[in-house]
Amino acid sequence: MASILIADDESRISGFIDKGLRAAGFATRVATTGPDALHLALTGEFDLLVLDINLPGMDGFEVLEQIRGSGSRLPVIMLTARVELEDTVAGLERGADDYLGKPFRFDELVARIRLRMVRDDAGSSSELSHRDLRLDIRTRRVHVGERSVELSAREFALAEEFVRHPGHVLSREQLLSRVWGFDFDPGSNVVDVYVGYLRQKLGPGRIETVRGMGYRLA
Amino acid sequence: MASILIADDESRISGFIDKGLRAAGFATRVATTGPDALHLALTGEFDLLVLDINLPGMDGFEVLEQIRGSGSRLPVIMLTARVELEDTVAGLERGADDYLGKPFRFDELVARIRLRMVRDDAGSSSELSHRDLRLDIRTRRVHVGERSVELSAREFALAEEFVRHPGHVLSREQLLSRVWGFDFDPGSNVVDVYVGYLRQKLGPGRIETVRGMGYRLA
DNA sequence: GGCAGGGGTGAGACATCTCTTAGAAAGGGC
DNA sequence: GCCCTTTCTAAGAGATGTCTCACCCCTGCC
Repeated sequence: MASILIADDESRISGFIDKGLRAAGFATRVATTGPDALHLALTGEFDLLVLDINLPGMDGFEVLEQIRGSGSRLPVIMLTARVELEDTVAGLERGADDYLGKPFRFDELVARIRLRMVRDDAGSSSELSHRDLRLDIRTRRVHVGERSVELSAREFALAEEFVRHPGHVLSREQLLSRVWGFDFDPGSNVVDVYVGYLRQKLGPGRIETVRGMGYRLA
Repeated sequence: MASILIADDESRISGFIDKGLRAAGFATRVATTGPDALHLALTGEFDLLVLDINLPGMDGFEVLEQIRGSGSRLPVIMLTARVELEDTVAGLERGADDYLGKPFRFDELVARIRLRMVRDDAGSSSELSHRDLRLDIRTRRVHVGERSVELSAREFALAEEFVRHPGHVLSREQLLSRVWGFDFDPGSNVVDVYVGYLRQKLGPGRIETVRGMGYRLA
């Protein structure tokens, strides 16, 4: 599982991000001062840093600069107030990988995090696979053996969730919160429906039902 | 080891590039004025020049012109503000091999440097291509198979973005920020419209829509 | 056999996304 | 100044994706 470090002073924001990212299946940790953020970033424990500019002790720019100065290529997404576009430019010039203006939409942040992680794993490839099932995160192409399959956005996200946890039993609630979002109606049977769609498109025998528990990638 | 000359006046930027490139395994040297840059470029010690337009004493265009005038084929990557597409064109016409709009992502710069160095072993060309689609960065000429196609500046920039990431799904937001600039109205549908223009000019079946995600070069 | 609790699936309402088109605004060339 | 090109916005039609609902099936138990 991917670990994300959140550096933000305002607990209102960091708390919100923290909760959301956990719900989206990431491991998280919050730093509330510049020096803390820097120190944690350099431990090498994290896969990505979400960095606000306003931090006590040392501002985001400085943190970023020191991180890059130490030779680390840790992916960094900066948060900047929409007004301060120049800040953004400055941040990017100093080696941030992306930025997001506040206020931002949460799914936007998640999308960018995913994008960034794919990017950076991906000296190798952006492909997830299990048996003869292959998903390419970057191109959004899906193959079953030699056969190429078209999946909608939702179907792809669900398939991805399965392939990322091969063999694990994933409950409806888990899938619902990770693929559909944490605030989705818990009484819905969308998961069942979409598992059905996937079985149709990927072929039978791939996604097993575990009665009373959930589903599992065979 | 490859030696890279960085010509930039703002120490904030040149320092950043310098540090980053060293970390990426290049030998570097920084010039802060136009005449310095020209002089160093002509020593023959360097394998590539990263050249900003704003330089005291002599601007980037002039430096480039003099380098080419002296017969040197030193690969040059220009840094230009992305907004000013004309700068870009001007730079390329005067013999730059590639350009990068500011602000830029650092890994993008490294990628282009690598590309350029490989290219130049193989007889220099400033051509990007994918299948039977060819873009010449320097002359801004576009060919589809044998057919020559006229693209406007914006269309070219968009096409370029696709060809630089063949097969990848590029979201509207990515395209908007990379081709149109950071502060562009996120609610706009320009990307859609321009993809339409490109499809018209390049022929159908080349740019695929990935519903809910973005577009992809087939 | 009958029942209860899951689970599967087709139909259709609804929302969203995408494409096209027309035209206004801005800028360059003559 | 006038014309042409480029760029961008806006609006509407059409396509596709998403989700709910209702109903059927299966399994295990009595």
